Amino acid sequence: MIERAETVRAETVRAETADRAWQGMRALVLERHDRRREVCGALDMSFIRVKALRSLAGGPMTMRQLAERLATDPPYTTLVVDDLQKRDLVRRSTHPTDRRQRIVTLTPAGARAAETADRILGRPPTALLELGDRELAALDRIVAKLLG
Amino acid sequence: MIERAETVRAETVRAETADRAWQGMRALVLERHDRRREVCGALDMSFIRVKALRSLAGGPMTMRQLAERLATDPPYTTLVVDDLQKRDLVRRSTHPTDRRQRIVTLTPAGARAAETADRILGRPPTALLELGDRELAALDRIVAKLLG
DNA sequence: GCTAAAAGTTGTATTAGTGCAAGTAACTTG
DNA sequence: CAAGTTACTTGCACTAATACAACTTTTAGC
Repeated sequence: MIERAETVRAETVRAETADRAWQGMRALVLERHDRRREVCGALDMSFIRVKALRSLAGGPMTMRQLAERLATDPPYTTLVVDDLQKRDLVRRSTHPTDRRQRIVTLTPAGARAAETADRILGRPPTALLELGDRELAALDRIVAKLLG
Repeated sequence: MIERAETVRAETVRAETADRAWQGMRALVLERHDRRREVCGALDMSFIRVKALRSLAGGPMTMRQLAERLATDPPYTTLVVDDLQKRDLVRRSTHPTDRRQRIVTLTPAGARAAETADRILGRPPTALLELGDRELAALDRIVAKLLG
C-alpha cells in the first residue's frame, strides 16, 4: 500500500488523539471518580459482591453466567452467592427444565441494594454536569456509538 | 427559587443525559476494554505494582507520595517497593536534604516495564479508532475539559 | 442403560491486600 | 538539648481473591 505523506501524518495525529482521549477516559473513571470504596462502605461488602448484585439487577442468572460476568470461577461464585444469600439479598432456585442449574434472583432487599449501588456508582462527576448542553449531548452520542 | 416548568424539564433531561454518558464511559473502561489481566500477565505482577511503575514513570517519588498515589498505607507500599526492587525495576535512595525520606526511582528496566504497561493499557478500543475525525476531536476536547 | 459431559458445591492451598501497633532513624520546635 | 513529629520499616492478624482437585447431581449421546 502506498500512502502520501500527508495521509500518513493525518493518521499519526488521529492515533495520538485517540490515545489521549482514551487515557483521559481511563483517568476519569479509574482515578478522578472512583467510587468503589464508597459503595463498598455503604453496602458493607466487597466490590465483587456489588458487581454481582448489579449484574443480577438486569435479571436472574445461572451460577455459570454470573461467574462469567464476574470474570471468576464457579467455586468462588458459590462463595459470593452464599454470602449474598445469608444477607437475604439473593435467592437460589432450580432451573425449571434443567435441574442441574441454579437460578440466582435478587430479593426485594437485593434490588434495593443494587439501586443504592447504582446511585453511588452512576453519579457522574460534577465536571460532567457542568458541561454545556451541546457538549454533553455530543459526549452522550459518542459514548453510545462507542458502546456499539 | 422559582423555576418555570420547562426549565425543570430541561434540567431533568440534562441529568439523565449525564447519567447515561457517565455510565457508558464506566462500561467502556471497566467492562468492554479492561486490560488489567493482560498487563498483569505480561509483566507477571499484581496490578498495584503496575500502577506503582506507571506512577514512577512520571518521575521519582517518596514512599509517602507513592502510598498516597496508590491509595494504600505506608506499610504496604514498603512491601510493593521491596518486591519491585527485588526485580531490579526500582531503586531506593535517600533524599538529599531530608534523610528520613526515601526516593524511589525507576531503573532502565523499570522504565521499559512501565512503557510496556502503557502500551497495553493505553491502547484505545477499536471502536474509538473508528470514530470520524470530527467526533474523535470532539471527544478529545470534552475529555480534556472534564479533566480540568 | 451406560458413559460422558455439564452445573454446582466442597475443600484446600496460596497470594494479594488492608489495618493496626510498635519500632527506628532523622528532623523540628521550643 | 529534650520532646514531639515525620518517614519509613517490621510484624501480626485478618479478609478477599485466585486456583485446583475432587465430588454429587443431573442431563445428553450412543
